[in-house]
Amino acid sequence: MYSILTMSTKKNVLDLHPYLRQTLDLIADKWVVAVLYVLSQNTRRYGELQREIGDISQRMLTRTLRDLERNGLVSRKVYLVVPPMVEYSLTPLGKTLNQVLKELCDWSTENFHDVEAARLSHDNSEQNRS
Amino acid sequence: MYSILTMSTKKNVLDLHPYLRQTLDLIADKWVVAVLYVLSQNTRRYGELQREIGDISQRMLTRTLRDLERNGLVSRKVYLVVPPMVEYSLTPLGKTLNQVLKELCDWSTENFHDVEAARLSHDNSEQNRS
DNA sequence: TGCTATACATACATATTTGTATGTATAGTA
DNA sequence: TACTATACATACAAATATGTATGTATAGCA
Repeated sequence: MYSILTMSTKKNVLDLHPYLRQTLDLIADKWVVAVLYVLSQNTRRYGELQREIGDISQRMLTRTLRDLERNGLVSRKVYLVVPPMVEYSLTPLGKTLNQVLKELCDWSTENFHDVEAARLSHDNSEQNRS
Repeated sequence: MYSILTMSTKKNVLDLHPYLRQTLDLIADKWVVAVLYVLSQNTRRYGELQREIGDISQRMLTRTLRDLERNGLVSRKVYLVVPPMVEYSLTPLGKTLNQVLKELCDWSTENFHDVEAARLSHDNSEQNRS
């Protein structure tokens, strides 16, 4: 990623690592990480996910799961019973992504207090009052 | 992150690692990564950033830089000359975050073709046609 | 017969993010 | 005098993401 030279002719920096942008789009939305997190522990049913995540609307849970499935990160297993039963679990690919998320989580644990401190001092300085 | 037990009483999974959510909010927007990436190479002036990123609007560049500054990831140095000159660079904190982004980038380089393959097979299967 | 449980779909409303167009300031230069 | 370069600010419009409310299907049970 960070070995780069001049770039006079190209249009967009992210052309250089096109997948990073798409990967960020993958994980950046409001619910993906929560779902991946819960599934990292175990297979879950739809209703279990909803209860454990807590404040996710059912529309968003469905959309998030569909996206994750389409992207090969989560697999869906339907049991033909009544009432319906569907189990979700991480794919091997999903598990590798979870590893990376763990690194991000570690960074945030170690460094986020610095971010908060920066915010405080910024918001308290004279120049940045509104 | 991923060592967890039962969670019958809490509301939201992400309460368990509150900073992850906020860190994701930090980096998840459309332009932050591009800016961090360009600055990882060197200090840049406002106009240089704009040219190198390419398709960012000036409003978004300004907002992104202000956010990054507020969060302590980027520092801003103003030279009192006419026409104005302002230099942006990464803070030490910003550099550590860039490390993590690099891991994400590595993941995407290694694995994103799997994601694309999953998408193709998903979109081509009978069940998922619209 | 009517009600329950489960896993959704869908129309519509609202909120948040991003983009576009235009304006501001000032020293130097033609 | 008018025009340039640079780094913004701001009002407004458009696009995208998210939430809410309601509907669907079916076996079993009271």
